[in-house]
Amino acid sequence: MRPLGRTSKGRQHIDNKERRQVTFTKRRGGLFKKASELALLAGASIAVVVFSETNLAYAFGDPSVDAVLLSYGPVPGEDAEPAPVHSGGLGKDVDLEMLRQAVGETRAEVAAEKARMRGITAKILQAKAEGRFWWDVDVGEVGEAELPEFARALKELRAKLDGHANGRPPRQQQ
Amino acid sequence: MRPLGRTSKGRQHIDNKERRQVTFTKRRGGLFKKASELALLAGASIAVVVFSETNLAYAFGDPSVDAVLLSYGPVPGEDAEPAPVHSGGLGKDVDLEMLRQAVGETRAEVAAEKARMRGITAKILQAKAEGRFWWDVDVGEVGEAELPEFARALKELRAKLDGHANGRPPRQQQ
DNA sequence: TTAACTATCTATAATCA
DNA sequence: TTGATTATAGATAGTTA
Repeated sequence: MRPLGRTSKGRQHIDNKERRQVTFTKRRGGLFKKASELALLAGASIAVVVFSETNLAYAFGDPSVDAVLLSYGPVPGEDAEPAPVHSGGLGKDVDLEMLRQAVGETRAEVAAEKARMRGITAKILQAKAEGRFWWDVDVGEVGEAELPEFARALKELRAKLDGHANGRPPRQQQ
Repeated sequence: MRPLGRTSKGRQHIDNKERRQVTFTKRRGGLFKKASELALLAGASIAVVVFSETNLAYAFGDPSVDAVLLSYGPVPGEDAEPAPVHSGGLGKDVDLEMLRQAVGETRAEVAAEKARMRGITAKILQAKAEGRFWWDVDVGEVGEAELPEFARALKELRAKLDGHANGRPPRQQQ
């Protein structure tokens, strides 16, 4: 695979067209296989939709793409009916209302957060330069000063939800 | 690890509830990572929607779930018919018109919700603070796996890097 | 093109802390 | 519980046919 023992710079966009196409085909198959295994092993429903660079669409679904996406449906918390969950699902209305409210309460702080995002973007650029994925940027790197205050509020929100949750045991949502 | 040297019978549904949950969490992360890599390496657009057994929804999208599901048409600037879908695995061929209609019906609701989604950046950082990946943020919690400002900045960043790397114009995102 | 091959790299199931 | 660890199974990039 890598005959030369050169240190990897991390996976990046493949700039060779043919190799990119081959990689796309291989990894698309691998992704679909992973999806099918997840459905089989854990009883999950999955929809995967992939567009190649040339905008050819490929899809995988278990039990079907349509079934999953229709369940995914509209945004929770809107006026519209909550997305119907699969059979036996407990109502999510109360939770979603709480969430919607909490998000609304923090809206005023968003502007400040966006300014902070510029600094974070720089950190991500650094991660990219080092061959890491941008999500590998950890919080410590970002810095406490850049952590929004309402992240704390959301933490409290999570705590609320854990104690609420439709009679479900806490922590079910991890 | 397989302490017993038994030959695998092929992967099957996990009977034990706890281990099934653990497997779900692990493999969901793995699946999303694979999807991320496919997008990065091959320039693909990807939407993944997963429902756990308990019907909790998780989603991954690059550039975003919405962007992929709502924009399965051609790249902006190029006029063409909706892309044909080649189905993989268990999924049957996707009825694109049906899918378009179903998604389109929720488009207005999604747009309205996006205004609230500004705060999702905070949730992402919160997830990081808790040692989770941003995609571990439950869809029900965030309202939608939409990544507004943050993702947009990142995509622009990636486009810049891609353009610098191989000299081609960056692909239009979302 | 598409299909093997296979040396590496990656994901992860079981286990332990 | 979660989090690590780690041995093994699985995925795949470069290559050859």
